[in-house]
Amino acid sequence: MRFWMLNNMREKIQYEVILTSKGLSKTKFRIDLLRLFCNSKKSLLVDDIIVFFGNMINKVTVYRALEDFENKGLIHKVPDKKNRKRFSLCDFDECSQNSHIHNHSHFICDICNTTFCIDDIIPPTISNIKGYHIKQSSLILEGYCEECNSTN
Amino acid sequence: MRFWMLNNMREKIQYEVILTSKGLSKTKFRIDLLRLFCNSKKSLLVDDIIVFFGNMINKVTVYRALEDFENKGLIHKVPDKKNRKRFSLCDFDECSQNSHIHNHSHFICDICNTTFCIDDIIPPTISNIKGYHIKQSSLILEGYCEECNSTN
DNA sequence: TCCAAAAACGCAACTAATTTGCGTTTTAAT
DNA sequence: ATTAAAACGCAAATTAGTTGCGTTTTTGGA
Ligand SMILES: [Mn+2]
Ligand SMILES: [Mn+2]
Ligand SMILES: [Zn+2]
Ligand SMILES: [Zn+2]
Repeated sequence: MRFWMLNNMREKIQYEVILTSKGLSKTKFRIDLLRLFCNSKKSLLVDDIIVFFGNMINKVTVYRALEDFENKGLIHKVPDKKNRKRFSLCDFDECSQNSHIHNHSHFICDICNTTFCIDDIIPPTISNIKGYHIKQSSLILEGYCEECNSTN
Repeated sequence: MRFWMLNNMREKIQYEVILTSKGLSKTKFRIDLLRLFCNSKKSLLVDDIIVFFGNMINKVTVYRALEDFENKGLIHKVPDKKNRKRFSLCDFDECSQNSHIHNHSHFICDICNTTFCIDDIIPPTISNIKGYHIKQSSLILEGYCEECNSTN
C-alpha cells in the first residue's frame, strides 16, 4: 500500500509522523516534498521539484533530500529515458531503511517521457540461471500514455 | 600469407561488410569498435571504450560513433545503474536503420554493475491497459553475476 | 586514377547534471 | 537551555555528454 492510499483512507495523515518514523528531520521543505510525492501520480524529476519550489530551495538541498528519502525507503528511483534522476514514492509496507522491494512495473511514455508506477502489473519471477543469483526482476512498459494516446 | 593472417583478414572483412551494409564508413576506429562489441559479452560504457582505445581516439568520436551505430541498428542502449550511456550489439537480423526490436532481457549485477543481454528470457507481452497504448515491454533482472556470486 | 561530396575526425569550448566542502542554521534530544 | 546531529545554502568542482568548426579520410562516380 502506498503512502497516498494510506493518506486517502485515513482523513489526515501526518507527514511529520512518517518522516519521524523514518528517522528524518521534519523541516518545512521535507514535509512539503513528501506531500508533493504523495500527491503525485507521476514520478518526479529533480527539475520538477526545483520548478515546484521555485527559488525557495537550493538544488543541492533537493539532491540531498532525495538521497536521504531513498536511503530511508521512502522513495525509489524510476527509469528515465534521458538518464536523469527520477523518483516515485515507495510502498509503505514494503520498503524501509535497508530494504527496497519493488514488485510492480513502470510505464514510460514514448512521447512526453512521463513515467509512473503500475502497481497491478507484477513482473514475472525469474528463476536463477547458471551461476547467477537473480534477486529481483522489473518490468518496463513503453508506449503512449493516456494523454498522449488520445491526442495522437 | 599465414593462416592466422588470412583469418584476421577475413574477420576484418566481415566487419567491413557489416559497416557497409548499414551505410557506415569503414574507418579503422569503427571497424575496431565493431569488433570490440562483437567480442564483448558485456555491454560497454563510453568509458570502457575510451579506456580500451586509450589516447588513440577522441571521446567525441566515440560518442558520435555510438550514436551512428545506434541509429543504424547495430547497437542498442542498455540500462545502467548509474544512468550512464551503455550499449550492446543488436541482433543483426532484428534491428535496422529505423527499427529496433529487442525481445530479450537485461541483467544488471548489484555488485559490479556489469550488464549484459540475456537472449533466452523473453519479456512477457502486456496487453494494453485503459487508455494507454503499450508498444514494448522490457525485463530487467538484478542480482549477482556469475563472478560476483562465486566470490561473495 | 582523379575528383567532388559526404562522412568521419579532432580540438576546444560549452552545457547539463550531479557532487563535494564547509561554514551556518535548524531540529532533536536531554 | 544546552549540545549534538541533521539539514541547509553557497561556491566550486566533477562528471557526462554536446556543439561548432575546420581538417582529414572515405566513398562513389567520371
Ligand atoms: Mn515504482
Ligand atoms: Mn540487449
Ligand atoms: Zn505521454
Ligand atoms: Zn558482478
